Amino acid sequence: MVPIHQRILKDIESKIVSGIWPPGHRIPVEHELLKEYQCSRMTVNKALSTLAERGMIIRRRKLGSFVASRQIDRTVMDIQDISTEAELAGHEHSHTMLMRKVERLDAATAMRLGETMGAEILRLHCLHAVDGKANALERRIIMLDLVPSARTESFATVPPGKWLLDMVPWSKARHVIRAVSADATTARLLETERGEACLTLIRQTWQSSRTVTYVEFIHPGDRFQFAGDFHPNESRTIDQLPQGIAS
Amino acid sequence: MVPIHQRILKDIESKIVSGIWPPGHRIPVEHELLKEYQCSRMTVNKALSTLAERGMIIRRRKLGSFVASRQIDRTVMDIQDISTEAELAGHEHSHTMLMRKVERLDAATAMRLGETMGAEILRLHCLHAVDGKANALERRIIMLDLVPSARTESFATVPPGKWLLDMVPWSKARHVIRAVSADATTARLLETERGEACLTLIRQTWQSSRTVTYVEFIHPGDRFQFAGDFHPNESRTIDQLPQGIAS
DNA sequence: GTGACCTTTTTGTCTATACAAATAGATACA
DNA sequence: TGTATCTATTTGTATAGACAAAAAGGTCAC
Repeated sequence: MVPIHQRILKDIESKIVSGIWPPGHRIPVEHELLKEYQCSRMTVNKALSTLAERGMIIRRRKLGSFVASRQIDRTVMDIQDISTEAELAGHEHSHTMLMRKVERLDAATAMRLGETMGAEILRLHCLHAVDGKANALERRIIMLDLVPSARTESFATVPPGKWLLDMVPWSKARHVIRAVSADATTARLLETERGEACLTLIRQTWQSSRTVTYVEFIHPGDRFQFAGDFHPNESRTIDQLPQGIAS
Repeated sequence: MVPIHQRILKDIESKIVSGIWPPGHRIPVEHELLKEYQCSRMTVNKALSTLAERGMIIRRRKLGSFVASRQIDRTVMDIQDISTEAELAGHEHSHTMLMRKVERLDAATAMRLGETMGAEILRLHCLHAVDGKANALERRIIMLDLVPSARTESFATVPPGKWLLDMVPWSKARHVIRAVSADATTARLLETERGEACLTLIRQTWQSSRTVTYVEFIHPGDRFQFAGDFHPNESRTIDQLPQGIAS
């Protein structure tokens, strides 16, 4: 019923998770395992390779396979687009454009983004509300040479984050989370007190070493938090087909 | 030189990353690929399975393989033990125990932790300094029935987080990041102003559905931030053998 | 002792083949 | 028309065997 290689995988995993095999323990070599499980070496190899990819064991030719040190540190945070997140949680989301301006990168900002000064950008300010209550202030820069279609987009119906997700093929991103005190303007927009602790998420998105967009989300600290989990034994699974099936 | 399956993997990956194959695109079936790359189906299959595990494609029997929707959201945050983090960055770390008390779980805390009231716990308060400057206030609860050796540990030399990492076999963890304003006590300990925005990290660690420890780190907002990256095409790799090689 | 070379162990990759499982689409049938 | 059944396609799993590559450890000549 359950494939053999998955059984082997679970078996070994549980020995590691439970502490029977502590970090540094040398696990049986493939030849011993194939005898134990009565299967071919390829099958054992698949199980062990998967464990190695997940970082639970380390394999070395001639030396063998060893239980890796734990690393609680690599936590997966679900940092999503704010509108997507609200929708998923069954909340109502809306946004208001506060500013939309085409300008050129000044020296300081260019330095911060790692881009060249003078490049044409679209600067957006946008207020997000969840269930009618102010939830985030968005300050965004979009590089117009990489996303020229942004020039004519008003972002009135689709929020910038969501819109961009569909425009840029694939990307890498860097996230920074900070705590800052709200200044007067921010406090007014977020309907909170001046000096109130706010959670700021900064996201810079690249496509092959060029910045696509740089954005700051400022959330009132009393209405927002980030959460993430670390599961050593679960690999992420995706089973939803994308909507538009293009040939 | 480079294994074939890795070449196939990189090839397909680059087509996805560059946007040549957009989300929803049906990629050639294994039979076509093995003709293109002049290799066996197993080799093609390995490449495609790896891509599927990484979440870049979705495979369906009879239907074929499709490019998955992007999901910028699953970001890996390096949330480490504070002393480890300081060491790695080449900073000097020290800690001071402020409180160390054995007590029993009250109803409210038990509820919050999902544990039963009255269980024996060790409550720790601890101040962390990096390069001589206050960097975090740690408030921790350790379940004594799961970690009985904590009862006699003073945590004078090794900070609690690091000590626990070596004591508990493997575990899953949940992290929550929030922004809060410093109260008078916190402000005094962290050498900052009352009301100052602080970044709070809450971590709850389990071992097979039992809480091992629950901890809050409160960082001054002006001295701390979390950062994390999303790389679609890199799987995490570990190549460092654990120190103690036990047989 | 030191370096060059060989042997052995263990993992890494690959092939060719086989059958199983899922399932979309076609076909037969009531 | 709707339903049950068959068929073809595609991926999933497994096998047995082969050779390659890394690297520890041994051997031998110098």
